[in-house]
Amino acid sequence: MSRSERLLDLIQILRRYRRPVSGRTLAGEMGVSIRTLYRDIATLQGQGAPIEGEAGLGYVLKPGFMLPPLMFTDEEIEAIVLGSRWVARQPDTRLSEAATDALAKIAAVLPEDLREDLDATALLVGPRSELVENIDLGTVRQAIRNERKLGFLYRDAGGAASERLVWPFALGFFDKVRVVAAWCETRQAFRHFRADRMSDLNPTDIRYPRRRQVLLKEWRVTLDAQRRQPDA
Amino acid sequence: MSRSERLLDLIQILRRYRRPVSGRTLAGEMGVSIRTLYRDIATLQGQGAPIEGEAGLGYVLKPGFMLPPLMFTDEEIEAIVLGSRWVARQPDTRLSEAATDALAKIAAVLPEDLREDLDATALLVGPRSELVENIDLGTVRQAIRNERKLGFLYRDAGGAASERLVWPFALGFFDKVRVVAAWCETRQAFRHFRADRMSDLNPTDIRYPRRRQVLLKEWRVTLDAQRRQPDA
DNA sequence: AACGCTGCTGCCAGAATCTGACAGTAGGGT
DNA sequence: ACCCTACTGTCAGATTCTGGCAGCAGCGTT
Repeated sequence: MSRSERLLDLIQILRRYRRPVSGRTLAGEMGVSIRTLYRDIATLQGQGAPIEGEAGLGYVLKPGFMLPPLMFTDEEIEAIVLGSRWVARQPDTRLSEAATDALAKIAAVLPEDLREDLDATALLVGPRSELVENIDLGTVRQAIRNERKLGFLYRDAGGAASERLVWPFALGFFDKVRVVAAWCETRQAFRHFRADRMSDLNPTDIRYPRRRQVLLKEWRVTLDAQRRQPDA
Repeated sequence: MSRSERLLDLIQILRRYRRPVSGRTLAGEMGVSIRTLYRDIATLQGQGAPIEGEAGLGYVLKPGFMLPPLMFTDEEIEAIVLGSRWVARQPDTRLSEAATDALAKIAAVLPEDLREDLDATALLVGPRSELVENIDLGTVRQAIRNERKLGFLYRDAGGAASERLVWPFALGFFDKVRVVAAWCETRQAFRHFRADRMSDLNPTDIRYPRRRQVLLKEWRVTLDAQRRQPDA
């Protein structure tokens, strides 16, 4: 196994552990001496990997991921850049900042001529959506990622407010609105919630009892069924 | 200089040449023996770089670009994936295919757990726009990239058709429509053209006499001016 | 047909790098 | 006080990389 492959493996192993891991453990898992492990860690940190080591504890990889060298065609790069710009325009602050950061990272490694092309590029996205949401969509995405129940107040189309506890599993981006798809505990059914009508977000630590992928699949089936019998 | 850095350099050097280059030249430019160069080329090809070598001619890098190893946070990856999905939904066939390809490449290198997350992910984009365009936006983007004049028929809001020859420099993606921004030779002014009203595209080989970046800058100034004096 | 240029592969010895082991310093937790 | 840990320096042996050489095959020109 070449050195560069091993470095990638090291990242993957670190990803698996959430708690700090000792260098000794890591070295054992990769079949390599501790000394070499220290050198590998140093190399990765030199390449910008957010690995933190503390004496008496071990190593932790801050949540993230390393993309190995990858070839893209000009059009693929353009597609990624255009898409990231679109995301950067979305009202979801955390996500749009992430998109901006990602663009900056990509631009930093592009050869000069290509970077110029992108700076002054040719692919523009429309203006930022005007609709204001008074909740932090980042919180919602976190609940989705961690499969946690989420409470909030919902104001429906008629204006009536109700309190909800749901299992959120997806976030939809439409032209004007963002929609949270979830299983609603109160109603015992799949429901969609427009983000601009939600308020008083109350994230919990309670894990909901189903896997997100499963919910997503069932929800799609439900959607299909509704499409076939529109007024059931 | 480490080997991996040298490989990256090699790509950049190859990018510069448009015509085939002999391995000897490349080896000289990098200060390395021919034998090593052959090995480097083989390594790059093994990593998926589209380098083609032909006996009696030399090496050519098909247009494209190699992204070196890069760290992204979870949110940055999500942003890129979401953005690419949005692009994949656009009616611009070539670009949306490129987005799909890029997603596939990224998914291929993601660790299993993260890939699952993305497959069943959580971030969805709205339905594909319904508006049909009867021109190939890929042709337009190519004209923009290469700074070539472009001819076409335009049907304005009133329905009147006219023939245009323009210097296209930007492509805008709005909620429903795509718009080509260009300097119009006939009108001697910056004009915007809705893609759905364009037809009979006639790409030329004639390079237009200004740099794209310059046109873009001037156009922005013009827009600002119009904003201040709305009915000038 | 012959020649030169080129890509490409196998081989091998020397150079460069990587690796493992040991020793030692410093910080954190119990 | 003790143990566990991160981290650094050093050095010899293992591993990999590199350059030179020889040889085969495809392409274009003469």
